[in-house]
Amino acid sequence: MKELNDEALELIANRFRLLAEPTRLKILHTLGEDEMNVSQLVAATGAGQANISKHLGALLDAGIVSRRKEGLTANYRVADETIFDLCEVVCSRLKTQLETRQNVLADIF
Amino acid sequence: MKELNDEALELIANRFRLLAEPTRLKILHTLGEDEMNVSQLVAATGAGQANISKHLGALLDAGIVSRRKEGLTANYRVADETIFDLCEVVCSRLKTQLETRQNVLADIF
DNA sequence: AACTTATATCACTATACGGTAATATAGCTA
DNA sequence: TAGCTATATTACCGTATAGTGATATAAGTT
Repeated sequence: MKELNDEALELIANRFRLLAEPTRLKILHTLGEDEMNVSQLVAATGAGQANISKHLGALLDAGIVSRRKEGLTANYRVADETIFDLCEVVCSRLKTQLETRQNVLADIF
Repeated sequence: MKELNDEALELIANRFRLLAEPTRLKILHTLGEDEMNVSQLVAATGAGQANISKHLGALLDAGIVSRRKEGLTANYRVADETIFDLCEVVCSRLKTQLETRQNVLADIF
């Protein structure tokens, strides 16, 4: 592992921060492999329109989603598939962690 | 990919949030494979003692580090190696992203 | 042109959280 | 016991940001 200067740490932290909000995760998970417009995402997530637009803007700036304008609608799609890898790693880790705790209790009672 | 309820999203977001701060990333990167006590981490990172203690407490609660008390010192170690996998994925993604932008400029000038 | 629809942006509030100084606590030492 | 050292905790401040209502902008429709 190489040295990490403060600027690099900042970049990495920023990337993780984008995934550190339930609403943004919900957007990404709702998008999945498909393309969806803002209204569809608003309907699917139950969040406010301004809220979804703001989050999409942040994800777009980071290159995590792409945007395709078509008439009145703005269509978004996940552009960085590694996001799903990250979520997968976190998910399975959380699962094993919870299983371990469960077993700890099971051994006692 | 399964459905994700709001509670699960919260758990995943919380995990990412722990990695969304440069100081915590610095702690984890400084620890690496070794065991270090708080004073060593304070010296190595240049952060304040209270600050390091607080961050270590958060990482400990999440099970990302483990703690071994020995006399006066508290010795920490990374307990969840998947953290490094996550950082690796983010790092290489950022790298390719920057390379792509660099090439875009190179094609123009 | 007037109107409607879809999205983005602005202004604002509330909350969460990182950093820090001061203090508490626990274990070692003389 | 008194004092010293390492760490944890508390209280506080400042900042960042999620959410929201109102508004702006842009594109389609009549």
